[in-house]
Amino acid sequence: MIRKKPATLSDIAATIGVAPMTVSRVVNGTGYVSELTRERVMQAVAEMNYRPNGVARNLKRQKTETVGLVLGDISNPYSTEIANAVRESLSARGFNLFICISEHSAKEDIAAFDSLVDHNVDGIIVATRSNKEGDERLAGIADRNIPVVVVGRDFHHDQVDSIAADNFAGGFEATQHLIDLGHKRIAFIGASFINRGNLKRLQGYLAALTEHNLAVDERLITGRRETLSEIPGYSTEKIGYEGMKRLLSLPNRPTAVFARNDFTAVGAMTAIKEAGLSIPDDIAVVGFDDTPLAVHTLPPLTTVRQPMRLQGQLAAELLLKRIAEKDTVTTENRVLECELIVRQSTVA
Amino acid sequence: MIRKKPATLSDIAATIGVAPMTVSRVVNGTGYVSELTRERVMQAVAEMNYRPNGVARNLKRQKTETVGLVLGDISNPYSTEIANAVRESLSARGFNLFICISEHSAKEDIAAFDSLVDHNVDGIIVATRSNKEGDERLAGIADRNIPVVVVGRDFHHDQVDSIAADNFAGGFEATQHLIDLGHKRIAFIGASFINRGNLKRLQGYLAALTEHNLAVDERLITGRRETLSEIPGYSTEKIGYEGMKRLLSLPNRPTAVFARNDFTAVGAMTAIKEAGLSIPDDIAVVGFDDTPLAVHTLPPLTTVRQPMRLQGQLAAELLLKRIAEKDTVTTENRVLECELIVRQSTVA
DNA sequence: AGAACTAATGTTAACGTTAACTTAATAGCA
DNA sequence: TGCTATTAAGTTAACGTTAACATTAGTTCT
Repeated sequence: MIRKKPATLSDIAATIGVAPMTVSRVVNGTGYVSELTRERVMQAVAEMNYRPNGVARNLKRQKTETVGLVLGDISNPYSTEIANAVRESLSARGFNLFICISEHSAKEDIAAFDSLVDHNVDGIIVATRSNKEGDERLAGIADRNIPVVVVGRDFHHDQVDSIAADNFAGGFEATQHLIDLGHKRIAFIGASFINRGNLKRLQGYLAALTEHNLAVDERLITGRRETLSEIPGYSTEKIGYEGMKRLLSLPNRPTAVFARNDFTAVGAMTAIKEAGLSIPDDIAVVGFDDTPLAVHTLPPLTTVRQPMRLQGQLAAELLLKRIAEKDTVTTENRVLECELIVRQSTVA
Repeated sequence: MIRKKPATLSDIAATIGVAPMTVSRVVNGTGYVSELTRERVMQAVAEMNYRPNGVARNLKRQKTETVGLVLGDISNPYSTEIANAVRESLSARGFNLFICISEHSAKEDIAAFDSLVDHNVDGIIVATRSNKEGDERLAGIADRNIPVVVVGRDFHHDQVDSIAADNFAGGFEATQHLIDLGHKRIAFIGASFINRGNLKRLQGYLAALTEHNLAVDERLITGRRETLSEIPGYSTEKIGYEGMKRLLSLPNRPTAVFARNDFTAVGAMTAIKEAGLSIPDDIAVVGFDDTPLAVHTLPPLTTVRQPMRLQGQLAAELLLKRIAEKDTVTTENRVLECELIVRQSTVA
């Protein structure tokens, strides 16, 4: 079977003997068209299986009603929830969403940015972990006045709004909770050795220890050599498991652990239970994110809830605002509060 | 700050006094351009922060080097793995990937299809659960000779390739494994009451029971009223938990359960452990998918591995083939084998 | 009756790029 | 010297759509 080209406006116009513009008017429901003509056009459109060529339309209209979302690890509920919230907010306003994945590298970040820009999306939401080259390209895009909003990551540019959870405060609160329960040897699981400063949850943990005059014991901080952005979400369960194993083999093991996210926490819990120890009596566990599975672990997991959907909603709103008001002057940097959810993994 | 329009080819051409075509040649590295001119163009491009307008380019070239992927539930590792595999295969061939989510309805399926078609993607991979209106639209798209490949779902069209795991055989094998272990009362968790015929895993379960002359007990088949496509992946953990609770409260409870996926299985395991029962001694559990977490559950989960990455790779390959050979005659329908992975949740 | 609308359509040009063609100058070679 | 290649540009038209303007006929108002 030979592939025939899709019908165009002109094809429709030619077959029923009107000007392309008339067909355009019918298709878009604009301007004056007589009832008779409208019907004839509609019929031809149906018969010839016509669909407007969006590329041509976009070129002419200079907008696409489409927004791009660049995600790092899509295995993580964090990304998922943000994506869903963004999509909901956008589709309520008639915008489409294209998601690009950039799982591994600055190169892929750049490829994702470029392909979105090349398709003339009206704006871009970025929720990847930051890296130097990627950020440079992103700055270039923002410089060209393409609306950009970043979520859950560092990025400073006078044309770019940012939204993030207060990971520092969340980490602080989680650790403080463990300290309040009387714990003195509190471990951290899931540190990044490459870019530790970027991991606000770890910083919050360190700050809480310091504030309460507890010594920081480096042996109690576990993680991996790789940048964390290289590790898919559910695999961090493995990191939690391995990290906990290492902690359990210490001569003086911790009495509590704060895991960088719920997956890591679940992995740690598995290791603790395997060792025949009890949660929270022998070791208390705190996670982060309050993913849906946190309620279903055994025991249910104490965790820090970050407003994931809200971040997505806000990102979409700010971006749409930026798209609508082409000369926005103000730049918003929102930091959203986290909330400690106490369950039985810390308090029996 | 006023938003200035991005520079165009003509802008560059005008500032250095050459024809737009010359600039195009430099940008694309085609045709003859003198070294001097090339350098002057390159410099202007850099200074004016120029990027080619992909929409215009696509319109002219009549191709976008972009493929669309429509996913249902992106919370599910199944979707995630497929997306990653597709992206890898595509980017190796210089194609970009745009992902659309259609989480809830035929309406969203259609919106996703349309927005991809409107952006003139070169082809579409569909991995959503099928539904009537969505399938009709998809057929219309295939009729217009836009390359389409479907993954893990039913869809028959003489221009559409399909790839799926052999869910029936997988469900059969999982159930058979339990029967071989001597179980007689085997439950199924996660049935769909709306479209039961579509759930091949359940059909495989039923067939295995029948083949071994075991009566099908409807009380042992649990699920929810909603269509399963309405439920995000990690939430199926809750379904597993609730379903198992119900099964445990039966006067004559099952000695084994086959869960429709690993998340559901994990939820069921939680309920079993909460009830103070042992896995596999009191109740054996089998999952499906072999998600990364299956190794980390307590005890590790027996499950049916389906080749997720392979499905994504094949989908990408078949689509690229269809894109390259515009008049492909053959249609491929591949069914990939599943593999039972036996762990300690069925055999101590 | 002429001005001032409304309704229905057509015409032109442009969005930014590039394929296909043309022009012109230089180089190579029998 | 004349003839063919090669190099380095420029010109034209088109991809499919639509904004802006133009035209025509009929309607309404004063």
